[in-house]
Amino acid sequence: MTQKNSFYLRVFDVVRLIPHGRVTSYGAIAAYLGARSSSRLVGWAMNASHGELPPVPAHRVVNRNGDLSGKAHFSSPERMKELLENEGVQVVNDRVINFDEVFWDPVSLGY
DNA sequence: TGAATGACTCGAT
DNA sequence: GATCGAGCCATTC
Repeated sequence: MTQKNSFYLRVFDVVRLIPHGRVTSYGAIAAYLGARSSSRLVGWAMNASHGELPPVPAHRVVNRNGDLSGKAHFSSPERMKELLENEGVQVVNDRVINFDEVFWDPVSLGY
């Protein structure tokens, strides 16, 4: 099964770098890894992040539209929204309304 | 080995 | 402005 030694670890690392109360997009992570075209792999990696330690804040990862696309994959769809709101991220209709303000781009920040 | 999948993104209509 | 289709890449069956 997963050889947890590849892309996944890299994705997990970046996601764990997301500051508290911030969110990022799959494309941003993929771009940071130098694989902007592999945005789908980021989502795939998230699928494998379940049960990872330390826990991967996948709830801080949303799609380009700021939509909680992965909420369905959480223990409960509401869990993702709860976690985000708990961190100060305003989520309405499963969407980050202030996405521009809480968006965290590792590439732009020079990570 | 080949084919299928996926929590995405971009471009075109 | 919204909707549809194609591309892309790593992992899995």
